[in-house]
Order: sequence, then C-alpha cells, then structure tokens
Amino acid sequence: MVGVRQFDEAEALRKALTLFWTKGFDETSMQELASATGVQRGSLYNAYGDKGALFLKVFEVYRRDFLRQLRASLDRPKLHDALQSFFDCVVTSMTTGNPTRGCLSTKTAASTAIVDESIREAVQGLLDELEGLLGGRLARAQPSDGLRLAPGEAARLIVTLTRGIVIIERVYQDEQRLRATADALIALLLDDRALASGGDRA
Amino acid sequence: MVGVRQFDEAEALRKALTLFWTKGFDETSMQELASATGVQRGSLYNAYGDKGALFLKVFEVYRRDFLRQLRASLDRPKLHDALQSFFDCVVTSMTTGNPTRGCLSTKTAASTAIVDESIREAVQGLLDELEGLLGGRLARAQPSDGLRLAPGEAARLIVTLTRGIVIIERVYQDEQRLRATADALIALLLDDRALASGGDRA
DNA sequence: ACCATTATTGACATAACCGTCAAACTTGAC
DNA sequence: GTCAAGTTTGACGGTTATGTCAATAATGGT
Repeated sequence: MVGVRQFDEAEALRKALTLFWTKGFDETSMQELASATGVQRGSLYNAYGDKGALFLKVFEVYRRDFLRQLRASLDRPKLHDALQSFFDCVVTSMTTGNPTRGCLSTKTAASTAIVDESIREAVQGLLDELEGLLGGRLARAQPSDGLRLAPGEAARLIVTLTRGIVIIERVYQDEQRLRATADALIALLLDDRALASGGDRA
Repeated sequence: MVGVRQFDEAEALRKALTLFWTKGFDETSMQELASATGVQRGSLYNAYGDKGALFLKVFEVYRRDFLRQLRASLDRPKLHDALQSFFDCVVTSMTTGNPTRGCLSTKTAASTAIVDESIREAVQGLLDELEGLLGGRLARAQPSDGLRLAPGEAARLIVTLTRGIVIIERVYQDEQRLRATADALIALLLDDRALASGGDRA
C-alpha cells in the first residue's frame, strides 16, 4: 500500500451519518459533510466518487446499527414484551437529539433521493431486513401470545406503522403519542385473554 | 381596485400544487414554479412574499380537496365499507401520476421544511382534521360493526398507518401491498363475527 | 381623459452548490 | 534514500438558487 488514506474512515462515516440523519440527503451539502468530518471536499470526492456513493456507504453503517439494536430488542420470551421493546427502540432512536433527528430511511424515502435506484434499493433492503426480523420473531409466537394475524402479514403491518410513527413524530413532536399508538397496535394484534392465560406464574 | 392581478390565481395555485406535490417543497425552485404557472418569478414574489408563503397558499388548496374526498369516502353505512373506501381513496391519491406523486403532507413532514413553524402547523392542521373526520365516523359505529378500539384511539392509529403506507409506496411502488396492509389493519380493527351478524339482509 | 395604485418585468446582487483538476504531499515498498 | 502510487489541497468553472428593485405597464375610480 503506497498512497494511504489520511483520515479515519469509520469516524468520518459516523460524523457524516449524524449530518445526513439530521438534515436528510438532499439538504446536506458536500461542504457541510467536509466541515463535519474534517475531510476536505476534494478528498471525499476522491474517496467516494460523489454524494450518492458516500451516502450509500454511510447508510450501510446506519443499517447495521439500526438492525442490530432492533434484533436485540425482539429477543424476549413473551411476544407482547418483544413488540413493546421493539417499538420502544424505534421511538427512542427517532426522538434522540435536539431537535430530534427522526428516521434516516424515512426521510430518504420521502425525498426525491428515492428516485435514484441504488438509494431506493438500499432503503428497501433495510425495510426488507426489518420485516424479516419481525417475521422471524412473530413466527415463533406461542399460542399463549394470542397473535391474531399471520406472521408475515403482521410483520408488514408493524413495519408500515413504524414508518407512520416517524412522520407523526415530525409533525407533533409528542413522544407519548407515538408510544400510545404503538400500544394500540400491539393491543389489536395480540389477544389479551390468551396473553393472560400464558402469564409468568404458570 | 386599481392594480389588478393579471393571472388566474386559482389556476396558478393548482399548477403550483402539482409541482410541489411531485417534487416536494425543498426541491421545487421558484423558477420552476414560474415556468409551470406561467407567472414570472417577480410576480410570484410580489403576490406571495416568498416560497414559504406561496407554499402555504398552495397547501390550503391541497388540504381542502384532500379532506373533501376523504370525507365523502367515509360516508357509508357499514364501517367496514367506510374504512375500505377511505384507504382506497388514500392509496389512489398517492399512486396517481407517473411517476406516482405520493403524498404532499408526508413529503413535507419528512423534509427540513417542517422546522418552519407555520408549515409545521399547516401539516398538523391537516392531520388533525383527518383524525377528526375518522373519529367522527368511528364514533357512529354500530355494535354490529365490531369496532375493537375506542374511536379516538382507532382514528389516530389509522391516520398513523396512512402515513406509513405513503412511505412504503415510495420504497416498494406496489399498490397491491398497500391495499393488503390497509386490509390487515381493518381486519384487526373490526371483529368479523360482529360484522357477519350485522349483514345487509337483516 | 386622467391619475393613483398596483402588478409585471427583466436585470441585478449574492450566495450556494457540484464536480474537476493540476500541483503538492505522504507513505510503504524496495 | 528513492520511487511509484494514491491522497490531499485549494482553486476554478459552471450552474442554480433566493430575494430585491427600478422601470414599465395595466387598470378602475373619478
């Protein structure tokens, strides 16, 4: 290796992620990315080609972290707890920061950046994995969990609702409301009587 | 009246709406608005002040139309039919156009335009009215409709899901999937047995 | 017919953006 | 220590954006 990268790529990508997450793809300029990362614009172009390619690198970091957290959140014996913990994780992630940062994939999906096929595929990939994560957990539901929908259908419904929750957060900035909406879906999704009969004392 | 507006304001606002709807607030320039409406940039500034104020005017047109359609869609005797017709209306609206135009309020909510307080209030106003519309219809539910949630809670859940559906549309561009997700929520929300016992032959 | 008032027009000022590039620099390999 | 290869740098060019303004045009009231 002769010409070696001068900046810490992992750190730079993290800082770029913070910026993209806060402002969205379109509204983030290369100049801002350069300032935030401490890497000059020219170097960024040299290293990644263009803003879209840099974004895909950053999005990969985001995707990995996001899914890792949610995977862990679902790892609870009772489905009710797993779903509550899942939504808690989602809500906490989007309400972090001041002003709250929201959700990067949702901001991206709603912006014109989504017409770029490679970006669309990246976002879709994340949502597909998210759906798979949920589907896997839901498929392991016990009769006592009282799941009232096929796992696949339920997974898609949950993924879709999380996207909606993100938008509601942007407009109302009321974390309590988000959690209440999540609870409402969980209540509909799981039969309470079945849940009670599968209590922790049995 | 001495100096009178030369252009047809209603028509100009409609054309501006099409543009904002397609591209979103941030990505739409005053030059594009001028070209689309046939009104010169300077005139737009003179008439509305700045892009934000013009957007609010346009958003008002959007809001009126959107809510009028949805109000009509909910006017059906059986709640199940009303909700299906409601979601059909929402999905049809966002999948219109080529490429599909999506949802203006959601695009706006997800963009940085939402930090502008007057724009945030406009979007919130629309969602509040939407929630009120649904809440009103749900409050008139019959026992035979089998509504499994308090009307207010159900209304918020539905509003939130519609926002999520918009995002899913952007990513997957699969109208069928949107309708299936809507049907899944309706199925959860309404008790089928109650529905059957309240059939149209009684 | 005139005039006051407003709308329209096109140019101007300013700033931001993206992407490129030649020159200078840095570094590991030999 | 020298060299080849890749990186960094700062400047350049071209494009696009917002908002302003003085000059011009249009109109309803009188």
